[in-house]
Amino acid sequence: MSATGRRATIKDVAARAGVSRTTVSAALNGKGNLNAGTVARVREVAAELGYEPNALARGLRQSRLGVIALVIRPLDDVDTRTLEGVDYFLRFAGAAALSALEHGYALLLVSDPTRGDAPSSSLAADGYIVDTPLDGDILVDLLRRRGTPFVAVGVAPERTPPFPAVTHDVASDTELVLSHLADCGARRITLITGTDRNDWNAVAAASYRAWTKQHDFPVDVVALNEATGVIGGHEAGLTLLESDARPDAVYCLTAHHAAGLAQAAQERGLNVPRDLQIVAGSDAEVCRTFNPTISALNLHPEASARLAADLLVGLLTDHPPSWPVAGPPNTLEVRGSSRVRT
Amino acid sequence: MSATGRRATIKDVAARAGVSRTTVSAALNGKGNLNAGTVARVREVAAELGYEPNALARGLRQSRLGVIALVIRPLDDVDTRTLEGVDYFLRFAGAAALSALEHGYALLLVSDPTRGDAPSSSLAADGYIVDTPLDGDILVDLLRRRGTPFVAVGVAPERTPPFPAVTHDVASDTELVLSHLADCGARRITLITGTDRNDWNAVAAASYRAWTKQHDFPVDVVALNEATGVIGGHEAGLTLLESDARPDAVYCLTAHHAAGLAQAAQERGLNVPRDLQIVAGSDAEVCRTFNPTISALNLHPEASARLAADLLVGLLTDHPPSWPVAGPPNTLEVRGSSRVRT
DNA sequence: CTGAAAGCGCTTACAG
DNA sequence: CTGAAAGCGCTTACAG
Repeated sequence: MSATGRRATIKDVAARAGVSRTTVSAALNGKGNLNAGTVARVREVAAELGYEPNALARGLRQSRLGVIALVIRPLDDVDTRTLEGVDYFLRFAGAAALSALEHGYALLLVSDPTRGDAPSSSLAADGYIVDTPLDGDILVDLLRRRGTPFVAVGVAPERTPPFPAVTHDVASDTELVLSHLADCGARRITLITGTDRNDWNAVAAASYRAWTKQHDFPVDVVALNEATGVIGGHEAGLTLLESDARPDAVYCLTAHHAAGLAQAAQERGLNVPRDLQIVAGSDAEVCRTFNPTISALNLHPEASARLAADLLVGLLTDHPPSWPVAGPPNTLEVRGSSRVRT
Repeated sequence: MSATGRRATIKDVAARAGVSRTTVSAALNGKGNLNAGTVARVREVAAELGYEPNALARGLRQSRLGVIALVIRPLDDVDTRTLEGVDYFLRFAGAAALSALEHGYALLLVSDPTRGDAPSSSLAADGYIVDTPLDGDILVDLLRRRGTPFVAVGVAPERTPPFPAVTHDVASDTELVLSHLADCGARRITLITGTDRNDWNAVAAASYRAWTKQHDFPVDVVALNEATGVIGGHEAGLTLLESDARPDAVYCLTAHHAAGLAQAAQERGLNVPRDLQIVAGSDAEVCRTFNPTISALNLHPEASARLAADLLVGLLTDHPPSWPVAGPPNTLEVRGSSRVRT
């Protein structure tokens, strides 16, 4: 309640209470064996002055700020920049935030610290969550070099990396989707992956090849930059549907590509799902609102974020838990764009 | 790349480059008139050692961390704790994060710092965004007392407060909804508000009374705790629909209440919208997926968050912009639960 | 053009 | 039971 502009510091409290800064610190943090009367007086004075310990000073001294960070990778996609439909990221972030708060941490949303223009605050956290790291991710390298605790999310279990991670079983996801499409009558399934060099794209492609070989299906893989969004999916779709060996089903890892493809199919006079079945590898608002609605894998971002936050917070304690941690089993939301034959 | 466990500090760089810490600091921050050769050498050594300035030390010294915070008020609602359908909060947070990053800030998601169990990191930010402050909000009091910059969001313009805010014209929103319902044939409109003492609830109720009086409509206001969610809306709906003066339309400020009410109506054999029209005062996933879909006000959380972040960042500069800032004009998403007569 | 010293606001061994 | 001193890693007047 002090009328001065300056914020009260531990020094002010010490002076007013007639004790040393050491005593104030101990009293307020409940450390040591202080005289009960002293403690009470210090607390009273602190309340009077509206004293709040400076989190930065404390953090500097203790090498612990009480903050974990979620790294936001560049969102170059024209579609995603508006955040409309970027379900996965928002849900992941929201759940990570709640989980962090429950553990007594705040969640810092930072840009990739390896970017030249990243503010220094992006390196202020006690630990980091890195979603879907790339092969040879330089951010992962930076964090390891610094000895900063971090948790990667979305790493394939069969490539179990030598760093803490919440894994994502992309191989079984892929089989789940392909089997579903085959059950619905598909015989020529095209896979459209993204171009980022992460396990999601790599393992999905590998699993697709294995599955198609085993089931004697033709192989057709298209890699399409994630950032092209709906427009990219639309263009790629037009090309794909003109080809002689037109597929009767497409598995698009990216939701926006799937929506663009569905649009292209309809423009070409094809009925979805009768002439072309479509499944997206991640869910988004656009999949739920498109006509017809688009089947998609539910990656359960909330569950995955909680596991990541819990693991990271655990790594910051004296008794670090073991890893990797298996992510939630993903489920297929069957919608109008693919239907089981009856 | 140092193999030691310790992170390189400015001292290490100074020693290795054979200059003082002062010089390293100036060289790395491009300050003063240093010899170009010195600067180059210092930068080289810094890169060699993988030196990254400690954000906390810098922040402590400069009283500026490069972080703005978004306060997360307690989410007591059973429904919202799962984050399913809490569109508003997630979209707001996502857009605020992107906007902050564009301005060179990171966004910290913190629990209410006035809560006893809030970690001290919740007070580490340079500025705060407080969404929908309560009347006599103690968090607002705390921030003002500390002299910490903050921006409130969702304050009625007619109550323009003596603090920076992005306002929300609840009065015209209310009229928009009531007129829409009247246009659709409603003659007895009940208003269901929340119980939080914020401008949203207060102004909506006041505007409703004014509008109904002016149009000679009966008045029926129910206040229902926001935290009761869909279940609370369902219970309140059952009671409301049993009454002699059953309404033919309900304006529910909370999306979850609206969904619960719609459910109750259908259980009672009422057709929505024929027997009972419903509009929600905020949009959420549940409004878009319910059968029938539920009309709702789109509060444009992304736009509102951007305005708030921009204003807050502006307040942290030497040339603070003026305020209050008018929030985005809200729009009504007309869906199945209310339809204009043809 | 460069450096020594002070200080941001805390906590933590260590004395007494 | 309490305090003086050192130090976390920076930046910033101020000398030289």
